[in-house]
Amino acid sequence: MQDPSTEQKILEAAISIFQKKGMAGTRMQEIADEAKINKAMLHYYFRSKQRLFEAVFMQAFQQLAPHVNEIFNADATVFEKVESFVDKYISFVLVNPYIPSFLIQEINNNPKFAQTFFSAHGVPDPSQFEQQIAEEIQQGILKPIDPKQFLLNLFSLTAFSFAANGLVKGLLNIDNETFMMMMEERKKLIPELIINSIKR
Amino acid sequence: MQDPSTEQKILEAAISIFQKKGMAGTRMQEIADEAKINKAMLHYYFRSKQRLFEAVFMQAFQQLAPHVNEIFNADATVFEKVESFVDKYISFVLVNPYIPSFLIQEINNNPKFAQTFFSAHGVPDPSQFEQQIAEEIQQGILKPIDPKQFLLNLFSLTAFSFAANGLVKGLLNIDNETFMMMMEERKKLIPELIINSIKR
DNA sequence: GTCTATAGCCAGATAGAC
DNA sequence: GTCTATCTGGCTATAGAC
Repeated sequence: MQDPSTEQKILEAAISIFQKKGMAGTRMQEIADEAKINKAMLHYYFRSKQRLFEAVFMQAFQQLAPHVNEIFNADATVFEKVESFVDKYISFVLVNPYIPSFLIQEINNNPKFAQTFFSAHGVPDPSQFEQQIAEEIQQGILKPIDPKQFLLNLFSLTAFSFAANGLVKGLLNIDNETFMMMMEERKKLIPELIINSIKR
Repeated sequence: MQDPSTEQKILEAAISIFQKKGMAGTRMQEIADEAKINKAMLHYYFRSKQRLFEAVFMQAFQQLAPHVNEIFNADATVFEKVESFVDKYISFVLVNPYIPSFLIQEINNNPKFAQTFFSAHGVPDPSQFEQQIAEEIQQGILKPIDPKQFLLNLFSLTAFSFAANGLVKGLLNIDNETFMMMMEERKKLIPELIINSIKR
């Protein structure tokens, strides 16, 4: 394995710091220290804090969005998609634990930036999946439910534990090991709960 | 109604700004402008940004925690507590929409502060409720489930929509009015979903 | 490409007049 | 209690030597 380029080292350090502390809480010096690189280099490669942040945001977004779309638009039943989504999402965020809270926080804190970003790069779009849910209800496969409420249940059950990681651990009084074990269990529990609620 | 005291005006402005932008994203000047008060007054009454932040954090926390404890430790069945919690929580955050994301964000970004704060003021403690769930399972009223997973489902379904407000609206492609209507519906949907999953 | 030094700005905090 | 003026430090960003 070759030594990573300076640009790579910077980006990786920036990902690590920005994802933990957010745009407003991050100092350029801290990224430089993490990358073991002179602070001036950050500006040489990325021009400004804003641009470096955007590279980080993009990277986080690109790792999630395409997979979500892929699952939702696959040729599979609603049940299969639920199982696939929960399994893939939890597996991914267990090794990238800061991405959900990072994305959620920055979208909340900077709606204007998010708006612009999503206009340019597209949001994960579950509308086709919503359509499919409506159809399976029509066909009598599923009990009637608002497809948007259905999706919201799915996202909530899957993502909240990571979005509110600190609070969850505090409330349930569990350490990180227990947390990770519970998340592994949830790969089964969540699809069971969801499917059980709409199965005819 | 009497004119609010200067201290009150500052605190209210601080709540408004801190809850939207977080500790790191907030400027003292912005709070002063919002309160229509000189910036020096903030320091006169609250000494430092950190202390003002702590007053805001405390205020948000105090509005939620005691009610949660009250519900969980009441003399009622598990089903009743679920219904009561969902209804009260959603009603409250619909008029205080920034509190969940604010608390979650600050706990994530500043675990050390959160640790200290909770050591001093206590976390909402659902352990007695967990106990009760275990007992009702024992008695054959409920299907077997890990009480912590049960609570996590309840919190996830109830809080995620508010914690990830911006993302949820973007993903589901809904405006604020639709969002609020969906939340009203969820007061019924969530207890149904939860109770249905554990009812014998 | 990489470094040092520093410009330029802005934020939190305080002194001191009223 | 309230204001103006200002200190002090820290931050982003850049100039310029190597």
